[in-house]
Amino acid sequence: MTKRLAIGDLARQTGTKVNTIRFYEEIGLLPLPNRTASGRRTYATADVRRLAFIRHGRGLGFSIDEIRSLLALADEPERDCAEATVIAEKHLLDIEARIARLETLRDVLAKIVVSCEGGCVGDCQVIEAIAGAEMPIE
Amino acid sequence: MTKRLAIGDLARQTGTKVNTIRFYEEIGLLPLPNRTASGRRTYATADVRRLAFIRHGRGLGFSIDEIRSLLALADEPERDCAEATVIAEKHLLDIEARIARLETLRDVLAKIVVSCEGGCVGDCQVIEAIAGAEMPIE
DNA sequence: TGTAGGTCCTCCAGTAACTGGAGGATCAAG
DNA sequence: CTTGATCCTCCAGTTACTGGAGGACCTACA
Repeated sequence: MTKRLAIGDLARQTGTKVNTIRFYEEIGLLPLPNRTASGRRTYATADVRRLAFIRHGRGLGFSIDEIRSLLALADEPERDCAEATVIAEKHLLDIEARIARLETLRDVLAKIVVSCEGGCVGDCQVIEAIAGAEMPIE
Repeated sequence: MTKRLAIGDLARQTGTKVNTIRFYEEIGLLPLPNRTASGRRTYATADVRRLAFIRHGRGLGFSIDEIRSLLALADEPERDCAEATVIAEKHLLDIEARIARLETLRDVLAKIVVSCEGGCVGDCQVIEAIAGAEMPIE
């Protein structure tokens, strides 16, 4: 019998909140764990690895759905890994697009901020600039 | 009597969905509009400007709460605009932090993607890299 | 043996910022 | 008079959790 972990231990080892672990279980990212006689969840080291994978994936900005796909792939090591690469590449493009958009925003905002030299709101450039901003929404 | 707009007109003029306008009304960003005898909302040009301000602010990434503050300021033109500048500056810092974080993610992901030269999932570098990724979560 | 504090359980509500749809009333044009 | 567009209200769903209530249980220590 290897040592089994309580949910709090798993939480500590992976830097996850207890509630979040239960949430991952509920949505099927983590398998239903064994329970003690009194109903407490117990975990094995495989669960630590799986949860660490999930958390790292989330840290890298993958959505739950993307992680679900990645986990499904990882669960069948004999499959071709092209799908995993596709997911990662798509995500990379996504991040690059977000960076580009944020850089545009930053430039607009930077101009807005420096253009205001104080005074009263009536002629505040910040307010004016936001009112008139031509930013592509979305 | 100036011409009053229906909610659909306001939506079209500002590029907003009808439901979103009702939502802004509900949370108090837009004032309660006049109604026709049959209960339909009618708007004036001041509402077009206010909603345009909201949408531009959202397009620039301001939160609803930030926009609420900005609107409160804009509603009292005699107040000092320092507060508006503070909000914009804080937001600018925020965006810069997000850009920096996304750039880190991009670099990690880019490495992950190129490191995989195909094969089966068992030795897929994408999966491995995510499993072992040391990214500061949040 | 008692008790105090920590951990666990389930269930539920809330967050941000909308979006979409059901079911029904009303309006404008032909 | 009918047809199709538009409007109304109300409600559920989205994403990815987070926090709390109310109650059970577990462990350590005196």
